[in-house]
Amino acid sequence: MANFPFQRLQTDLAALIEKTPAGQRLLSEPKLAQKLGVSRATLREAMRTFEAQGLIRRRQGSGTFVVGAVQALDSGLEVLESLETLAQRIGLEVSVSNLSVDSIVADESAAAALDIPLGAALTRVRRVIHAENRPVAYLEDTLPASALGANDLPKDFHGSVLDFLLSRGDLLTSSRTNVSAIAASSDVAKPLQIQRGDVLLHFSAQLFNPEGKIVDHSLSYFIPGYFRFHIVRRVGNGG
Amino acid sequence: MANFPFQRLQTDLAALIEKTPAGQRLLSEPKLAQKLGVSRATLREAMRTFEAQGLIRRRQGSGTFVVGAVQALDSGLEVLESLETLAQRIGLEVSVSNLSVDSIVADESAAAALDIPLGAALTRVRRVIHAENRPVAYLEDTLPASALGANDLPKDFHGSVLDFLLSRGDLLTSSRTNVSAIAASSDVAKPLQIQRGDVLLHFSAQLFNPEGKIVDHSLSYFIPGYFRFHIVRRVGNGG
DNA sequence: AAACTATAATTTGTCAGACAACTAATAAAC
DNA sequence: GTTTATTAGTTGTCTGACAAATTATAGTTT
Repeated sequence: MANFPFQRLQTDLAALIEKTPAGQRLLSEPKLAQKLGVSRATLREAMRTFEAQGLIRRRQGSGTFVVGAVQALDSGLEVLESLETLAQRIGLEVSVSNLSVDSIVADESAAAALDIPLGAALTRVRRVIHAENRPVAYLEDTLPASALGANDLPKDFHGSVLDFLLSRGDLLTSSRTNVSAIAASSDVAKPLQIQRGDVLLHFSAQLFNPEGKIVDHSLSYFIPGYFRFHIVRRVGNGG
Repeated sequence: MANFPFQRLQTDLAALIEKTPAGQRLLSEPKLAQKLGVSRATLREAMRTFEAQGLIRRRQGSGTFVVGAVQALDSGLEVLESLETLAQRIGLEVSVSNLSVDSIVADESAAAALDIPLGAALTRVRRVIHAENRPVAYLEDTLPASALGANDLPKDFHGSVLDFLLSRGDLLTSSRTNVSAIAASSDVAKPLQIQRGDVLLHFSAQLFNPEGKIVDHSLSYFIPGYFRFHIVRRVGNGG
């Protein structure tokens, strides 16, 4: 639980930055450290990560300021949040269809993606996300059966495996997401009610727990236009 | 400029991580701090940023390890770097063709993208990037003429406006990049030698200077497969 | 000899305190 | 009223220390 000061601190600090108006100054580091219950050194480590993401800006002698990018937190790629949450923030009502939960065994690609042995028991969750009664995304999650059994999902499953894992208390730290564009295969085109070959934005992500184990491999296919993903990139110091 | 230990440290550490084979352990923090001439606290702040980018992995009691697999043209989206720099880092040769530099005036969309008045003087740079003698990306930069004149680019321009601005000493802080997927228009398909309607990964980015002014609006079109863009996403706390 | 166990050494995680460098507001001097 | 010192506040960095976790080592037992 709270045995990882840095992790708790990172979520606390993210919440604080999120609710702070752009341009406003944060508390000074000593005060903030005391308020959040960590040392100033630990606080500064966390601040560096947010500074690298462009969410805050620090000026020696002056203070730490929230940079005008509340939008970056809302729909930015820096934070992994469920599609439901994102869609709601944009003002779209979402629903789920074509939900299927299967027990399968790991083939070569699944074993590689999840870093587990061939033939291991897996759970695969597939569904289509609708916004305004139109299909907008096709999602496929593959997890070790030890992480999610085929019967674990509740009857009122809303469509977000991530939200379910979090609500269950699973500790999840980060995800590595590959961004690409592909043409829709017939498998994806059919549930999305589009033509085979139509353009899709494609995410392939691995979700990690604190031990570094991969607990979920997800494939996401987005019909362009409904979601806008953006990211604040730091200019590299030309190594 | 070398009066900022953290900045120098970040480049030094990046170089060290880069030249360290995947999976290998780094020196312990006390030794590394001494070797790089900073305190352990400062070193740890820098390490956090690289850990957040997924370049290293730290295990208490064990050590800090370089996480591997920089295959193909694999680039973390957290840092903005030119394709040239990226390719050079991986040891790939890139070339430029179809280079055109035009002086234009701001139409409505350009004015909005650059946050400048209608009719302002602009410079537009367009070119095709080749890797291994194949076209892999189409790039279009639009800048205020005050930031880049049509005749400012050197004759041996390699294709990266970003690199040129940096080499000229311009101060640039961050970029806001929108990620999408589109079908190739005929304008883009022709120089890329693909069919109209083929799938492209599309970035639309605004480049900011320290004052928050937009100095460049760039459109990038990537043929899928040649580049792999990834991002490490922090798990949100659900708000 | 092999396997298990307790101990020690190493490494990262966190904390506390201190001082320097820088900024901005305030008081003093002209 | 303007300029100059002064002062308080903030971030940047350093030193040292201890806790927690891992790994290596020596010892013991089987």
